[in-house]
Amino acid sequence: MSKSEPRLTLAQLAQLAGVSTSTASRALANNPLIKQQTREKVQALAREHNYSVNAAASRLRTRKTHVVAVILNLIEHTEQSITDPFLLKIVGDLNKALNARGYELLLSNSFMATDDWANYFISSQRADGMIVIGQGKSTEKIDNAASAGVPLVVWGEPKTQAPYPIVGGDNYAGGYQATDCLIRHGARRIMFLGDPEHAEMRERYNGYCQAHRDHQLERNPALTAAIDITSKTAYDYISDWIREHGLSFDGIVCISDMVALGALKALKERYVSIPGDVSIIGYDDISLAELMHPSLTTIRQNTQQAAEAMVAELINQFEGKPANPHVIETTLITRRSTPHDPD
Amino acid sequence: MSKSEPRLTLAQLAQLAGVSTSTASRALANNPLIKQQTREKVQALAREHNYSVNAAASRLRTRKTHVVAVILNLIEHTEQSITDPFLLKIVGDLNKALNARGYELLLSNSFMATDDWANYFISSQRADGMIVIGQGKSTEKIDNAASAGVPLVVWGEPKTQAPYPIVGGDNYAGGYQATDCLIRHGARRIMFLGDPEHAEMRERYNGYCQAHRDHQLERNPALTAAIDITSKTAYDYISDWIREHGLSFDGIVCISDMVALGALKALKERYVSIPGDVSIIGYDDISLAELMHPSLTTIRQNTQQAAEAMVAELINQFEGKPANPHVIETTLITRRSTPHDPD
DNA sequence: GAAAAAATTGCAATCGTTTGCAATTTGTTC
DNA sequence: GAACAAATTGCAAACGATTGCAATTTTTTC
Repeated sequence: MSKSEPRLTLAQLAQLAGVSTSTASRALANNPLIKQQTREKVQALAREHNYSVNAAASRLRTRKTHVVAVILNLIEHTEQSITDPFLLKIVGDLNKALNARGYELLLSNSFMATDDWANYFISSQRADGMIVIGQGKSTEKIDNAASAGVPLVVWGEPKTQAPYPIVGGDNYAGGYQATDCLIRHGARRIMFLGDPEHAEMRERYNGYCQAHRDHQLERNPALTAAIDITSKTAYDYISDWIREHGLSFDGIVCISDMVALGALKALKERYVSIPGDVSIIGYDDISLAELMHPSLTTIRQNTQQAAEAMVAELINQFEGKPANPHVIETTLITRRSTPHDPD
Repeated sequence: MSKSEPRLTLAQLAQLAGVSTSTASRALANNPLIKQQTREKVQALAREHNYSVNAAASRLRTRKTHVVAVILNLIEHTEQSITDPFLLKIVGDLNKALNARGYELLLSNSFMATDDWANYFISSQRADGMIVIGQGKSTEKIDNAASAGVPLVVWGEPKTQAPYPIVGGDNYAGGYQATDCLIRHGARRIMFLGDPEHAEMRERYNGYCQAHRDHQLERNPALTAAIDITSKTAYDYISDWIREHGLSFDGIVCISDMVALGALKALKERYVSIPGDVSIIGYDDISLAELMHPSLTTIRQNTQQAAEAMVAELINQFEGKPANPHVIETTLITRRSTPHDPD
């Protein structure tokens, strides 16, 4: 591999092979129109001179980029959440799922110069479609992109009515499972820590309410805390709460593991016994959930399955097939932050 | 914004403005060759019809993509580490730094189909350059790419001799600071948890050794543990160690916060008091370090500064300027997993 | 007001592929 | 071996921007 190979073009490769560029092009694509023998010859030559197709030219001609823009749709002032391991886990899984289907991942977040995603990514042929992680508090930008006809999949609350497919966990079930688990183990005053304005959280909240009804347990609205979904806010909220109202709850359903960790820290600092005095349950099952002390009971969402579903739905759109919402399975992972089942 | 705008080309936009394509092109680029008035007219028209330059065509013509490939150079069988929040934090910061300089981020990891990065990313004009996160255990792929003349920056151990600039923390100092901190607070039998085969870790290890010498403290080689850098391995290692040798150490210097968390869990499960019996210190200062109980003393590396440096060095290369290694500042963050300073 | 200089604009080639269609070669059938 | 079908290959026109150079217009100078 010499320092500066003179970067072969298709035309030169074709010349080397003694064929026309059209034949060379088709040979490389393994097009059956071309004789097997010719294909092999061209491909061998390509390998030998390590030729590779110029993506820019190819994209210009074919009007396909084989790139998908993945957008972390973070909530404005909560820049913190970019460090949420759950989101980043999804990005990792998307990367894998996309590569497996021959696509590349262009990473962005919602703090970009332009808000006109359709134009920036699609009209300009930077990408063939978009995957948006998170619905944010407003779906305006997503809606705009969708109505401009952009192939689009969103990670969010799958029950939302929208002109694009939404892939997400069964948030209602998740919220229900979490709350039910706490109630069954004796909790009676259960705090809900999250922001019901946010679509996914709202569903979890609905599940939380339903579980109360099913157990004929009265719900104290004061225990619903609409907070930003970061550890820090959770920590502050719980600290303040205890200072003002004492330990007037015996369970917490958290909107994410990160929130749970913040709450956990506040409790431990006050020597509240977990799960003795307060049980706590998270959401997402990030890798740290298991490492906490006590390890965190949580609701797992299968991100790999989610990533594959999103990619599949997006490719469906590329191919003009109908695309549908997907509900990802959600499982309760019982660990030590909730009481053990009696045997 | 109608459903399917007919996607304007530059030629059409030029026609609307009553100028030639060349003028239109230059006007959009705000080229001073063009009369101010004309520029404004074309730009206004472009906004109005939300025209945007076709990136594929532009890249083909200019031979610049304004894309940087960021490669997570994960260590083979340790796929786990893709969930390391530190790496992902860097990716987030790189995204911001790149955008700020007008570049986009194409995300990849080292588990791709091809190992020929130069060809895949650069010759094919998918990206202008690469940023590789992590030196891995072998730098073969990086070296190959570099010797093919690819503009390249690596996050790793900046003292490494290499034909490309390496940006990284001062690992020697970090390892030293961490160890020194433990020794000053009374630790005498300090375990090193990490893999000295890995360049960055080796430097930290050297710092660890030097701190011992400076304090005239004999170092027990048995306390050097070459383990995979995941929480799980750390957890298992510490558990096994205690089972076999008892609590024959009173401090642990960890190669990463994730490793520290694994170790911490193993200790807490055995009711070892921290920092009473064993002090422990991590590396990276991931956001969870603060949330642990006890909160984790650690060595912070300024990832934002790192990201900006990497991008700057890469762009230097684009412009033919010389590129240099960078050492990122490293600070000891004292929290509760190490004893307090006596007042 | 003519000549020279400066400021604007346009012509046309080019970047490197892909692909519809026509042209050529090869194989089959009677 | 002519007539036709099938299998291969090549021609040439896109795709949509950018840019060196020449052409035009405007301004300045004497």
